[in-house]
Amino acid sequence: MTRPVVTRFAPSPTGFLHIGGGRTALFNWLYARRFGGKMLLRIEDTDRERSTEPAIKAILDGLSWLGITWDGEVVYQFARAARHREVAEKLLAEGKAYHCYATPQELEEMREKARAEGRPMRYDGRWRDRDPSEAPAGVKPVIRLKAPLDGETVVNDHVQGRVVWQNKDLDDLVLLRSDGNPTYMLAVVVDDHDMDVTHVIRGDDHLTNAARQTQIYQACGWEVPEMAHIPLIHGPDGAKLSKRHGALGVDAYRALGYLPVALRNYLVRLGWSHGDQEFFTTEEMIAAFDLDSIGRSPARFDFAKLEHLNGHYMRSSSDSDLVDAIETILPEVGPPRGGPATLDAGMRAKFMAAMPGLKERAKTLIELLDSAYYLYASRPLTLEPKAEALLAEGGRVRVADLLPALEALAEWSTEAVEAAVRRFAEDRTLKLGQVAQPLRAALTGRATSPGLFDVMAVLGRDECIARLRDQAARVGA
RNA sequence: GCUCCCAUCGUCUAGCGGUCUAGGACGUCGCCCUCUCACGGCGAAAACAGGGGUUCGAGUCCCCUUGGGAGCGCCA
Repeated sequence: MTRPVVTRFAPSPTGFLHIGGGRTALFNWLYARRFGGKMLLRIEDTDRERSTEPAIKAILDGLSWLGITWDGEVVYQFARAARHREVAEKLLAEGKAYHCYATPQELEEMREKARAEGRPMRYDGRWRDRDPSEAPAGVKPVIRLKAPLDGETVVNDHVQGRVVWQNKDLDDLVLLRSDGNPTYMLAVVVDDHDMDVTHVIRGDDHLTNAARQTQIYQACGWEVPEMAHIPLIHGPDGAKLSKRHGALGVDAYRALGYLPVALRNYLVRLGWSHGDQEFFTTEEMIAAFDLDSIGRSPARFDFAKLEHLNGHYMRSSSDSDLVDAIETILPEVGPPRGGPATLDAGMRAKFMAAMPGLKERAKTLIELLDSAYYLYASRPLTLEPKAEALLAEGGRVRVADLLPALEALAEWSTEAVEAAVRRFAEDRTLKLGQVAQPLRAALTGRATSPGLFDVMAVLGRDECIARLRDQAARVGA
């Protein structure tokens, strides 16, 4: 009776996978998983002009990076053009569609006139009931759906509720172009039907299409799938997402240092909620996801919240997973920031050792990489202004003063180093911070860093002493 | 212009007629912790767009206004 759930993600390969598409894919994926169904992937490449191979690759890579998988082979819509044509011809034969010979110029005039008269811009049906014998010679016709003239078309949407259109407001859409290729409207309906799609979950920019597609389903005598039109994601300023704020490809989020698990969690809460729960494991998301809890109003993209989630997931990631994640983006993000493009065994070991302190204070992998500067920096260190200030204000003198005690240390461990520094501070009746800050500046080139003694232990005795001597040597200079 | 959708703190949202002097999260601002920065803990400021109804009772239902958004192709 009830068919197994089949959802689909159907991007057109005219660009990268943007954040809204990523969320749509996520929702489809979650819904299918929730009900033990399948999520299919269909590339809507019927626009031969704008569809590109790199875009297809970007979409597939984007989904994979996000951790979204699809079932079965990828369906390429253009390859199914013959079947779409067949359906259009069938509709034509059944009298549910007709040839229209109106030229582009005529259609343009129609729109102009309608606009001028304040009427809705729609095809006037001039070829709807004309006899085929009136067809002008040499003009290739399109096939239009003979849509109902009166009554109403209803879409019972899981998100938007019951949405009604008066059929008089809907015109006879083109099913088959004059060149014999199907339009998107026809192709979607035929493919969703043939692929046994039970639930269409997509952006609400398709809501009006849903009405027209419903008419095609009805003309074909097919069951209309369940629909869920989810609100679009807006930029931080409330306007439509543009390249300047959120409409980046998901690959951009990877380069920005976000973790897929964090992006997924952020995205799932954009438009969907489950009581007050903010954090979801993948399993929890799947178990809790449902269409009826999706909100109807558009959401704005907020990087601050994404960062918070990302920080949360970084802190709870294992050190090795984090180092792996850094290594994968390093070739792309390392060199431009003065960092390495790869980690050799020694450097990897240092990252591993420093990771507990590093991941605790970074919100993105980029921040983490930046705060790990002291690990891969070569002497003499470049001091950021705040670090320079710490050393200039008596800091170098203090470093020089402390140096002998450190050089005399028999054992170089977090504990031993800390004890030595604390003893030094006590002897001079200084607060620990008065000693620690100049030390930090000399050792890391920064005014902030992970715990100082951990830093010293990871860096090792020789490197620490050398960096401190670099600064001590500049006393009075 | 026409059709359709939407409207709770700055942002994401909870709320499905009475338990709302409206809850959580991010962000913001204090305080605590503290070698810095984060984390963490405690606390604060911060919202039902406006106006009409319906009802004993409305953030919750209806209408209007205003404000957002989407669509209106032989693009998808």
